[in-house]
Amino acid sequence: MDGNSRARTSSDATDTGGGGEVDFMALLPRLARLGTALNRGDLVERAMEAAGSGLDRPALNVLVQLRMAGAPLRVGEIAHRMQVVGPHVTRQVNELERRLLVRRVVDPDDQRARLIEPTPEGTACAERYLKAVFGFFDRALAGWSAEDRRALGSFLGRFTDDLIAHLAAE
Amino acid sequence: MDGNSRARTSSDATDTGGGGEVDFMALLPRLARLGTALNRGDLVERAMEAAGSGLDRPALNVLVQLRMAGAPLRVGEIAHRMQVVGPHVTRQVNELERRLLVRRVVDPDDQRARLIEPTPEGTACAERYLKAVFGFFDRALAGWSAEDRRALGSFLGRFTDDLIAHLAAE
DNA sequence: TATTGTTATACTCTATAACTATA
DNA sequence: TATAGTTATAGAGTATAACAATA
Repeated sequence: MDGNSRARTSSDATDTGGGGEVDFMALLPRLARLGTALNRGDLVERAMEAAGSGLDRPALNVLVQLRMAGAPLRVGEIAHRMQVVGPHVTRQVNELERRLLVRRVVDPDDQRARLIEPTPEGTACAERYLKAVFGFFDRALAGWSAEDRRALGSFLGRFTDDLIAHLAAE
Repeated sequence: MDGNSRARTSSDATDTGGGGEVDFMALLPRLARLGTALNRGDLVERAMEAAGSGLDRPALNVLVQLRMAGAPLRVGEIAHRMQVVGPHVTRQVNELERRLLVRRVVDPDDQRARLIEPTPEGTACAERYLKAVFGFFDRALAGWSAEDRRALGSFLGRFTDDLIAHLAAE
């Protein structure tokens, strides 16, 4: 507690209509909080320290995308996965290349494109970051039974997939 | 489909260790995507159009916080709920006050503090926004059974609460 | 003529520092 | 002297526009 006047965790106000079986009104602020933690919050901050490279968030994110892909990626593909535009990625790659954390290789299939390939240190850096994030999730769910963890993974996966599919469709 | 070379939904690369019963490696990008959709993505963009006030995101967010609280809030309390610092909120409130969407009222309990109180149009604006967001969630989960919806709400609430508690604790 | 990537520039969101007024 | 809020300034993150090279 921080001494501030904050108590009401779920919906303080009357309903706005909408949700029936799921109390979105109560869920929305928590999802927002989660999103913030994952994008610019405490969690990411500490994981970046664990990565220990002095990189800023977007540059580190590029390394993480490459590590999760497990293979060199094009600039456009990285941009797509990060949900940003191309020029943004180009600048991060410039910085990463300067620090010898990635290399640019001309795509043999298409001379216009470049494949971004992490160096061993680039990969190691992403792994330190991911280890810190996963470690956090593991500790946060320490009190959960194995079955509940499985169910969470299943529901959460289905939920995000449906949401993402619907975003693309609507 | 957008014709791009994107197929692998779950982890492309070998495991980094960590998670046992939950595949965090597969979940992380989806949570990131969800967080982006909720913070600066397509979903929020369309909901802002629905609100139809010409406000930018942070200003609209202030109105949403007030609507969800269902009562006037102090500047500091709004900042806390939005996970931002005070001066940021002050500027949004300046803009909202100029547009007659909120009023500043001196807190009777403490002459230093101001209570931010939405006008009827300010409240209506937040409600149009929330209705659009909730409507989207409802449609995205149209294929879910009532029981699965309940389970989702339960797991998701518990998950975010544990994560947030752990963030505060660690 | 369409596509991949780069460079240069501008905009949005949020933080820090310095200050005012009340407690 | 501590706290609530404001003003002014600075920084991080991302987008748009104009361009080059290849397809």
